[in-house]
Formats: sequence, C-alpha cells, structure tokens
Amino acid sequence: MQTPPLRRIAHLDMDAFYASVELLRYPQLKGLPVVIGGGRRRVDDAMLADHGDRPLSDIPLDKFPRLRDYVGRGVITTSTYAARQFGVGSAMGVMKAAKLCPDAILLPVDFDEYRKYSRAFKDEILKVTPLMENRGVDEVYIDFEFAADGQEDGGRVLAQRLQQAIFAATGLTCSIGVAPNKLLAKMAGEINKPNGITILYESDLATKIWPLPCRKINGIGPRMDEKLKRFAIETIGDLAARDPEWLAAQFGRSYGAWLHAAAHGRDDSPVHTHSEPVSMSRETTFGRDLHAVRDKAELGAVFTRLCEQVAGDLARKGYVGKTIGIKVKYDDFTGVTRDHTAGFYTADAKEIRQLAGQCLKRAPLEKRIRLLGVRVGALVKADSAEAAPRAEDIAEKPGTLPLF
DNA sequence: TCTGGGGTCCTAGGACCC
DNA sequence: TCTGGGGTCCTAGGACCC
Repeated sequence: MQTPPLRRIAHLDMDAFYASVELLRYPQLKGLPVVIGGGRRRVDDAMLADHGDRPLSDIPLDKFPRLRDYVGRGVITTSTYAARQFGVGSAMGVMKAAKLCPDAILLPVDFDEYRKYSRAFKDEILKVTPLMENRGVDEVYIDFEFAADGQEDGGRVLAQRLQQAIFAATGLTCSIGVAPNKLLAKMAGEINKPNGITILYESDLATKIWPLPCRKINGIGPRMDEKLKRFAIETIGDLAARDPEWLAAQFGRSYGAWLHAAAHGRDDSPVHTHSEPVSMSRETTFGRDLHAVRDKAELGAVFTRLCEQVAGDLARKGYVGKTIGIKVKYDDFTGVTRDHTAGFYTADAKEIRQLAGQCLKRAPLEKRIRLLGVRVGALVKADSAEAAPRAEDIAEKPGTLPLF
C-alpha cells in the first residue's frame, strides 16, 4: 500500500510570457516568429504614426519592425515558439538573432504591461491559496498541501483548475510541475511545455530526472556545468552516482552536500510567501563606450539620472538604504564594484549622488566604460525605527555641518 | 553575432570588539 | 608579552536566476 505524498509543491511558469502578452495586443502576429528585446527602443514611430485611432490588431504586418533592421547592443528577453525554431533564444544578442531569423518581428519590452498581466495571473492563484512564492514576473511556487483538491491525482486536478482559471482571466497559458518539493517541481514543469502539466513522484527520480543534464538543476549555471563536465559528469544521474565525500572534497563541504542532495531530488526549502527587498539598483549600457575624461559631461549626466531613478524607486516603494554603491563595466567586459556604508539611511537623490560619486572615484577609470550602475542596499522600510536618523550620524551627511 | 537590466545569495579577508 | 578564539560588520567579487 502506497503512502500518500505529504508535500505537494507546484511550480507554475507562464509560457513565453512577454511574447504571449504582446500577442494579445497584436493577434495578427500569432504563429509568426516574434522576439521581445533590443533595449530602450520604442515601437517604431512609423508603425503607429499613420494609424490613428484604429485598434492595434489592425496594424498591417509590414508596419512591424524586423530583426534585420536592428542596430544596437540589446539582447533578446523572450521569443515566441515560432522564433525558437530558428535557434533564437533569450539572453542572445539581437544582432546574432538577426542572422538566424532576419524576418522575425522585433518588439520592445513593455514592463508595465507585463506587470499588469503578472498581477492578474497571480490573483487567480491567490483565490485558491495564499501559499504562493513569487519568483519574478512570470513564475511562482505554490504549496498545494492545504489547498482544496491539492492532493487529488498527485495535484493534477488543482493544476488543471489553475490553468483554466488563468486562461479565462488573461488569455495566457502556463506550464505546471507538481512534485514533493520546489527543486523537483521546477524541473517537472520543464518536461511538458507549453500549456503542460507534469506530476512527479519521488519514485520517478531515476527515470525522469536522472537522464536530464545537470544544467536543469536550479542553481547549477554555466560555470558549474563546465566544471562538472570536466569530471565527466553530464547528467543529474552522473552527479547522483558520485560519492558525497568526493563532491565535498572537490567543491567544498557545503556546496558538495547541496549538489549531492539536489541530484537525489532532496530539497526542504519552504515556500516563502513574503520577502523584503535587499537592494535596488539602476544601470545602463551606453550606445557607445564612454571615456571618463573625454566624455565627462555625458557620463556625469547619466550618473545623476541613475541616482535620481534609484531615489525614485526607493521613494515609490517606501524604502531607505545606507549602503550606496556603483558598478562599472569596461569596454573589455571586465568590471568592478565599489560601495560605502553610510552612518545614516537615505532615499535622497542628492545624497545618493554624493556618496556614489565618492565610490566612483575609487574605481579605475582609464579604460573606456560600457556600463554604469548605481545601487542602494541595506534597505529598511522608510517608516521603520531603524530608518530614523541618529544624532551622532548626522555629521556624516553630505552638506551637513557637524553639530558642534 | 559580441554579450541588457534587475535582483539574490555566497565566499573570503580584514577590521574591530569581547 | 604572547597567544587564542568567536562574532559581526564591511567590502569586493562571482555565480546564478528571471
């Protein structure tokens, strides 16, 4: 007699989220290769200019910008499944994607629109259970344990209901994996996409998980994958077969133990329903690499704008921070960070600009600069007790004279 | 084909305090 | 005078994720 599974955790991932939201606006693009990305460009003026008040769905195909017309340093964030057929994938440079599929339609990223749909699909889930963990705009984990029907058919009944509710509310499809824990749920969800459901039990480990490449484990990235391959560890099964002591010796006690547990499908991390931001940042890649001396004015203006944007983000969300930092990426793609922890909390653009300016002075500025970023960390709620200024710290405030 | 922007967490050394 | 630990904070870098 089989014991019923105690934990049932779902991972829900919206299918090609940004691209799918765009297809709701431009249904005439359905079935075509469409990619989202390319940086700060707005939709070509020509596309909308002579279109007046007619609905977006009337815009003829020849008005849409194509990948081949793009010049710049942007990357692809999402593509439709039709575009993926050509080998176009996320994080790929747009110029490279243009070679693979020059006729693909290129749309700019519209985060405000995606956030709207993000809230909409998450609201549908929250109607079923409050035990939802946000993993960015298009992904969540859901604890099925206390949800109605959460255990029926291993979670399939509830997964189907969620898919239907989300489609009815948004017109968007998603893929769901249900498993004994978050680690396996995430991998399960990848098995059947788009619009799929995969139910995974502990007993499926050897047949369904071990044949997968190590990269499929959430937490094993390209670097680690390369290292593992050097030891002829290609699949999760290869990893699971290694002696835990050997893994510890090779990769450190803590990380080695994690690798061993992950390969055996073990993960007891809880579904976190609340989280507080740790840092907020803004960064920008220039259209051309800038030199600290020759392009001082331009650099300074961008720097100030980044500080104002971070300050605006902090204010809007009600946070203050005391660790101010900068990030510089050079034309050779190397980079440095510098930060400073002040004796006070701030969300003020001028104070951030002042402290970030001190940090920037500590960074090497001989090479040309590709990217500049400003970060505020060690955040607390603006109205919390910690955020209140202390008399002995005032002296450090820029532009403030010591009290005595 | 040169490679965005916004995050999190971990590690490791040094300072500093007890 | 020399020799210790432990704990915490700070800084810089790196890996990873969406």
